[in-house]
Amino acid sequence: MSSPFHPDYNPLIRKLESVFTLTDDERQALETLPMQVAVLKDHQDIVREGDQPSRACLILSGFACVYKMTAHGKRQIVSFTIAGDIPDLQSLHLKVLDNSVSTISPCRVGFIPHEALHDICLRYPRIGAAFWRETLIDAAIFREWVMNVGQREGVSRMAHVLCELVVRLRAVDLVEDHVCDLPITQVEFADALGFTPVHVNRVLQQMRADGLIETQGTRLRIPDWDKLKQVGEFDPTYLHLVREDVAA
Amino acid sequence: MSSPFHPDYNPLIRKLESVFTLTDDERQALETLPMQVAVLKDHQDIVREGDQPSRACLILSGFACVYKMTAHGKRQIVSFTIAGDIPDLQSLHLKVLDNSVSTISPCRVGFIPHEALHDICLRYPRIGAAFWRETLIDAAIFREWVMNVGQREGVSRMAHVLCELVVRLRAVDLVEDHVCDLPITQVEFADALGFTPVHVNRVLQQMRADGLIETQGTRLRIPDWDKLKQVGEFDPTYLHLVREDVAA
DNA sequence: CGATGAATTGACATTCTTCAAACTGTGTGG
DNA sequence: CCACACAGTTTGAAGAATGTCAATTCATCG
Repeated sequence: MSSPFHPDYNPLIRKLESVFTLTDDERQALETLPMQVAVLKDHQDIVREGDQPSRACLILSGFACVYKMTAHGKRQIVSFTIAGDIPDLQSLHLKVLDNSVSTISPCRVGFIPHEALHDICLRYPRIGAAFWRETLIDAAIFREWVMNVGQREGVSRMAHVLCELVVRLRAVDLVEDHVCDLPITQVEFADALGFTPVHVNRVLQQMRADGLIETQGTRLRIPDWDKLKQVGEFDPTYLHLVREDVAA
Repeated sequence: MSSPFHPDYNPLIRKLESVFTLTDDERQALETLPMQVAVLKDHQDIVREGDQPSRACLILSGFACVYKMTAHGKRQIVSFTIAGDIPDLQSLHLKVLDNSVSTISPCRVGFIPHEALHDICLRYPRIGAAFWRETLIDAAIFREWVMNVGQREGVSRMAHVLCELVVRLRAVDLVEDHVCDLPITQVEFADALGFTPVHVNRVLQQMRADGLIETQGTRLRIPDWDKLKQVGEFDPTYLHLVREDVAA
């Protein structure tokens, strides 16, 4: 039950374990959390703004994103979510969703009833605190994105999200040798950065020319991590990682 | 203890009471929370990025803001905070602060030890849930700001933050007759919107010309609330207000 | 092989920034 | 009561970043 390659492997448990050591009871409670697993295609909404869900969705594998729509139909992606994230955990305490969640790549998703989550939070306060903590880190990411979109331009803005993605992927062992699979389209980056797809394209070309990134298909390689970090002014503090090595 | 004009009036208790009815015990626990009150001048940091505070700050009166600094020294305000807000409540579960909090106007601030907050959360789970909920609303505000800064331009972007401010001020009875005191400088709006102060100035002139706002000194009047809401594409759902009338 | 989604290009328009200066209001000290 | 200082606001002109539109190319896949 602990290998990332085991089909029942639960990235949520692994994430919590990286924060503190679970007792047998706590681990048991997490492993027996009722969870309905679904496999979704890419570009499918998981939940929508306005929904009043009775369960939360845990991303088991694949890429998803949290987004909002402008009244004029423009989309803003406010964060990317990967394995181990629960992008709508907020719904536990806020009745109506103020954002949508959608897959980017095909995803395996686990739906966990609110009731079960409330229950485990009351019974195991450390787990409750850990969930709260997760939502606080989400908030920290949003704050960082406000700064990124508000203050950085072009190459720097793009470099910053790439840094964030790489560090978070590294934390779940999805980066090998400065290479990772990033099935995110230029249009999606545009929606995340507040740019036009055309502009994203040009920024990426610039970054390739500067030796900041190399791409082939959905594969991304970072030839010089320190340089990318510097260009993106990336300081991983806001991710509140416990294993600091993944951000080095 | 319940009048906003009583010196011991605690806007936090009032805020929680708007969400659910406190039991006598809960109310008692909140009223006896240890809190060290300080009076701060305007434009003073309350806590700084990198701090590892052992207490949280409750804004009792005045305007403050949460902000982050770019490596190049540019400031991004990621939210304004007013009476009843605890802008660094996150520090309860995240050891090191990834943002600063500073006053905008002179403020009365109450510092509450983390220990006392942890304690009350454990002893009164409904209060714990309410605090969690508050941090989730903060996150919702950050998300909305990402969208605002990323997708809206000029007048629309400014209109949106003004709408948010007015609604939140109305929720704590700081708006009368479509008029409120808004001691926020154009430079500060610039840092909040990702604009230049010069541009903010021009946007405000445009808005005055369009009849969207009227100003004299720090006093703001909204002649046509519906028009402002429409221009700012403002939908208050993300504020998760219980009293919906304040947003109408 | 054609179809589809994604990436790329070019020319041009717009929004926003930059810089540097002038103006306004308000409070303070002489 | 004037003069001055200070903080905030306003102005103008020129430039840079980004957006818009409309094609075109590329890659993958049934």
